[in-house]
Order: sequence, then C-alpha cells, then structure tokens
Amino acid sequence: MSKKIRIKDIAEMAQVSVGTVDRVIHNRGEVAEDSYRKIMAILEKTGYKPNLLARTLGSNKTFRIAALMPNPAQDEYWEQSAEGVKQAQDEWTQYGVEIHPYHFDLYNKESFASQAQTLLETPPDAVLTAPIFHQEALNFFRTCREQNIPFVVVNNTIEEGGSLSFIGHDLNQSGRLGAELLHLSNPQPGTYAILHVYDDVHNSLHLNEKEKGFKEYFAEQNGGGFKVISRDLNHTHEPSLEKELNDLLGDASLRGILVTTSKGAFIVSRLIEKKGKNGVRFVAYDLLKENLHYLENGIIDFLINQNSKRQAFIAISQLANHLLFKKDALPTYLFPLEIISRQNLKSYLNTGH
Amino acid sequence: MSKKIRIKDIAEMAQVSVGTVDRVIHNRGEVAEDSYRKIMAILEKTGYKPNLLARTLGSNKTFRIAALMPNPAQDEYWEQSAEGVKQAQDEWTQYGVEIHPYHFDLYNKESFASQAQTLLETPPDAVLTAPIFHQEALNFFRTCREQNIPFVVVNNTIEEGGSLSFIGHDLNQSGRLGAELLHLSNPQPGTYAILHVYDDVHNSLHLNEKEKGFKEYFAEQNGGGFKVISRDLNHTHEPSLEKELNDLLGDASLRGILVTTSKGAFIVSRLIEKKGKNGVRFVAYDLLKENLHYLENGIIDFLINQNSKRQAFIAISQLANHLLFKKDALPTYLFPLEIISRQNLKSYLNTGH
DNA sequence: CTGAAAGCGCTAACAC
DNA sequence: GTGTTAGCGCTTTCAG
Repeated sequence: MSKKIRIKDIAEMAQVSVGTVDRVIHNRGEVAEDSYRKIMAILEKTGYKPNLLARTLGSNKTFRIAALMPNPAQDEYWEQSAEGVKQAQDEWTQYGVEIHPYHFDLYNKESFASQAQTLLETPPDAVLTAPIFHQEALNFFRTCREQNIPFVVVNNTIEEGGSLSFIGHDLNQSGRLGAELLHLSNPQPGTYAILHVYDDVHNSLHLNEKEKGFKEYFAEQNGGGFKVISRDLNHTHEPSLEKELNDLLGDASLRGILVTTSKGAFIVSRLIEKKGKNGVRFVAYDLLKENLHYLENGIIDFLINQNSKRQAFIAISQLANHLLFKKDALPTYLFPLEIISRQNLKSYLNTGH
Repeated sequence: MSKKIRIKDIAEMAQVSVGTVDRVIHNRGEVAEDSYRKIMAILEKTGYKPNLLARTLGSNKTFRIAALMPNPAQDEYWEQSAEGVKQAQDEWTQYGVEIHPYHFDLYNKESFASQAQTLLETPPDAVLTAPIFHQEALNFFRTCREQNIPFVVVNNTIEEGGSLSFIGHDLNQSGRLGAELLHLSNPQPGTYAILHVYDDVHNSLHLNEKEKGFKEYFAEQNGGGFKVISRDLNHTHEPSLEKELNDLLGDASLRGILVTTSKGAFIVSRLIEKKGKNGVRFVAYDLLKENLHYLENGIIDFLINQNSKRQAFIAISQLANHLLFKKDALPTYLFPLEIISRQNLKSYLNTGH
C-alpha cells in the first residue's frame, strides 16, 4: 500500500517541479510531451491520490449551484426534496459550495421558464433541476449547454440529454415491482389495475413507463388469468372521478390497485376507507404523511419509496464533487426501489442520518 | 450571514496573536484571564466556526483505526463487511486515517480474544468490532474503556455499552418484518415457523430478538388462528437436521418459514428445491450469492437485506469523523430494513454507488 | 503568558 | 515550457 504520496514526491521522481506536475494533473496543457508522459506514468504507477483537503483549501474558490425545483409548499414530495437540498448545503458549505434554490410553480410552465431565466442572470457554476415541463426543460438545457453550465436532473429523464447525470429510478422496474407486490400478496387470477390521477397539468411520459412495467409483469406470469386495466383520471372532475373509482372498486374480480400519483393515492385511500377494506391489495408511492397514515391503518398495503430527499441530496453531491474534485458523475444513478410495509416503516423514518 | 471569519480576524479584533486565540479555542490554558475573556466574547459574538479542512490539514496527524472482524474467507456475509471496510479505507486514507484489519475465526472465541490482545499492543486511536462472542467482547471493551480508546460496534449490540455507537438493525423489528412478509403473502390461518440453523458456536442473543419480534407479530394479528413454531437446529448433525426439516415441510398447515441464518437459508432452499415449491412462503436474510439464486428462481420469496458492507463503511466513517472532526456519532445508527424481491433486486445490485 | 514563524499539500500567478 | 513562490486557515514549536 503506497503511503501518502504527494505532488512534491511525484515531482522529485520525475525530476520536474510541482508546478509541472500540477499542470498535467489538471490537464492544463503547456507541458512538454516528454515530461507529460513521464509524469503520467509515475502518477499511474504510484496510484497518486490528491489530498482533497489541501486541494480545496489551496484553490480558494467558491462555487455556486442553482437548484431549480418545484415550490416545496405545493407538495409534500417536493418539500422532502427541498430538505435534501438543505442537507446537501450543510454538508458542502464548508468546502466553499453555495447552493441557491429557485422555486417554480408545479402547475405552471411559464413559472419554470421565468425562474430558469432569472437563474441564468447570475450564471451559476452548475445546475440541478427536475425537468417536469418537457419543452421548457429542453429550452433551459439548451442554454445551459451553450453557456457550458453542467447540470444534473432528478425525478425524470428527458430523452435529449446533455445532462451530467440523471438521479432517480428505473421507472419500468418500478411498475413491475408494484405489480409484483400486488400479485404476491393476492395471487389468484383476476383483475389488477394501475391508476394515474392527474392535476390539469401533468407529464405523462413519466407514468407511462411505470404502466409498461406493470403490464409486462403480468404478461410474463405463466398460468395467466390476469387482466390488467389502466385508467387516466383527472381529479379536477370530482364527480366523474368518484364514479369511475366506485365502479372499479365494485368489481368483484379486482385483486389489486397500484396508484402512481400522490393525489391519487389520497383519493383512493379515502374511498377505500369509506367502503371498508376488503381483500383488494393497494400499493402506492412515497412516504408522505397521508400515505403513512393509510399504511399504518391497513388501507395501503405497501408503499414504494422514491426518496425525493435523497435524490436531491445525491444530485447536489454529484455536482459538488464534479466542481470541486473533478470527479465525474455516473451518467445515470438509479436508486434502489424501496418497499415499505407496516413493519419496516419505522426503520425508514426517524433517520437522523 | 457572517462571512467566513478566521482566527486571524478574531486575533485582530482582540488585539492579540493567532497563537493566543488558538490556545483559548482549544482550552490549552496558558492564557491570561484577561485575554481569555475578551477572546471568548468575540468568539461568541461572531459565531466563529473553524475551517475543518484547514484544521485537519494543519495538524498533520494520522490516526489508526483497528477493525476486529470475522475472517472474511469464512463467510460471504463477512466478506461483504470487509469490502465495506476497504471502501472506507479508500475514502479516508487521504485524510490521514489508517485502517488496520484484524480477523478472527468466526467459530472460535479464543481467536477473538487473542486478536484483540495483539491489536492492543500497538494501541489504535479507535476500534471497530462485531462483538460476536459475548464474554470476550465484554473483556475487550473493558480494556478499551480503560485505555480510553473509543469503539463502535456493528452487527449486534452488547447490553453493557460504553461504545461510541452501535450500527445495525432493530432486530426485534426485523423479526416482525419477516413475519409480516410471510403473513401478507399467505394470510390464511395456519403455521408459521422461524428457524435458526447454527454452527457449533453461535450467539443466540442476536437471534432471540428476531424470534421475539416474529412471535409478537402473529400474537398481535387479530382473528388469530396462527400457530408459531421455532426451531434451533445444529447443521453439523446432518441426518437429524434433514429429518426435522422434512417433517416441518411436510406439515400441511405450514404457511411460511423465516430462516435467520445464512447456512440455514441455503439448506432449506435446497430442500425446498428438491421437494418442489408449494404454496409455502419462504423468507431469508441477506444478498448472498446462493440466496440470490434461490430468490431468482422463486424458491425464496423475499430477502431482508442487512447490508453488512454498509454497516462497516458507516462504522468506520463515524470513527473517522469523530477523530478528525470531533463530530460525535449517534449512539445508535439503525439501518432501514430493506425488503428484496425478484422485482427490485436488480436495483439493489450493480450499484457502483 | 504571548507572538512569530514554519509547516500541512495543493493551487495559481508570475517570472524566466 | 518550466520553476518559484505566495497564499488558503489552522496547528504547533520555540523564543522571549
């Protein structure tokens, strides 16, 4: 195990000065082909690792990261996300990283665009965002690329990349998992439903992936006898929504329901509570207060945790590592699909850590 | 927000030198009552926070952490744990933290004691261990306390503490979770079994907790009709073991089995594979190769992941933070109880992160 | 008791 | 192209 080896050591070995070594380490050019090779070789052989403390202390820089995220006041999911940003802030300020949050209205594309605009006026060194609005995100990313501002995205991908990294879940797999949980806990042939309950504005791409996974799972079960239905519902049309759900829950062949949106989970939970829970299994997403309540009292059987808090935290950390230490982020950072039940719930909560 | 304020600033304000300020910050004494007060006041008022980077860089110390753990070659679980130690090493060597592994024989108390002994000969600055052997661990901890060596434990607690931190799981809850998974996926009244398959040597305390949780869960299910049985089996007595298991699996009222040890999981898996899987549910622990195989082919229904790798990693990190940055560790750091199924397995594997 | 000064490992500006 | 050097903020030694 090579003991702490310093730039100075490398320099001596290569018979050059620390300045030169530093130049090749940072690819700053201005180095003779000859010395370059020599130094590189030694770097390799010795397995040199820079002392990051000294590095950040020495380069007395401070970095700005802008976080363009939905208004946390509008939605608990995004509130948790904001906590992740804050947590990252605590962790990274000591290294000279500033984090500047910009909030947009979750139901208003224009607000995304305008916040993106103002954010760019004092250009940050890097950007984190949740690209909820497709077209607007695309525009934003284009400018970022033009201005050479690295960015990472959380929550959902956008095909046309350019992002340093995507942090989130394999949504297809997520849909499969939902299917499996319903199926394993209620394996008789019958009907399994996947429900998307929207607001007026929504990004369906996100949810389509889950639906595909859900259907694939059942298609793959041999034996068959599984009917899969999917419903897209707009929760602003209260009456028709309620009717549709009542019909669904009334179906005697119904075995399980997966609801992909938090609004939807609340509505379906309340309905089931009113009608009384029968054998139908119910799986939903995320550790939101209302979901926890319905998990605890048995209305919801399992939750799949998407951990928006940690997504945000990791995203910032990737950016910080990129800026400070030139560590490059993984292009896609997929989270484990966490299954939450009544019995392991506590172990996921009260985590000071 | 007070901008970064340095020792030098404090010194100027107090009309003294940085040396004096440093002395009061570290309570090193040798400071006139007068200056002391003055400096303290300024420290308070300005809310001075030291730059930890500079701190650890400046005090050019190097710390030794000893990791007294089971021999990784004996067991895949502990192999993963060792990887966690190695990972922590990569992370912390750059900060001047050395990690020295000491391996003991998983089936031999004396080897624990003797390794503990040799470890103490070059006293480390801190210690990590898995207190598998009760009495021996107690002795070891006593010496650590006497010599003022902070230590953290993973895997299982030992009542009489003194440890900086315990990193692991709530074992009672873990047993409950096992029960729940069996129950939810096979809810008819009937028999549920919890099995401990030991080697000659074992620490039953550890598993007792799980068993208690398992039983409590079913006791709390209203409706009742659940019979819970538990078996302690010694896998060195092959024939009697096989007979006992066959009897168990032959019981038509059997609904589910939870096996608490890895050896046990393998044995039961093979047996079920031979007899053919019927409706009986089977839950085991940890992402070990053989378990993964049986999960994938449907013999095992769920795994509960104890993540020994991460336990070790976190443990070292707590120690390092304690030594380097004087951050104090949480007295108990409980991990989430991760449920692994066929559909979310992949999302827990191939994690470069 | 106190101040001055030499590091810690790395960066970056500036000569040559 | 390359070497030198002055920091970064803090610790620690050593005169006085």
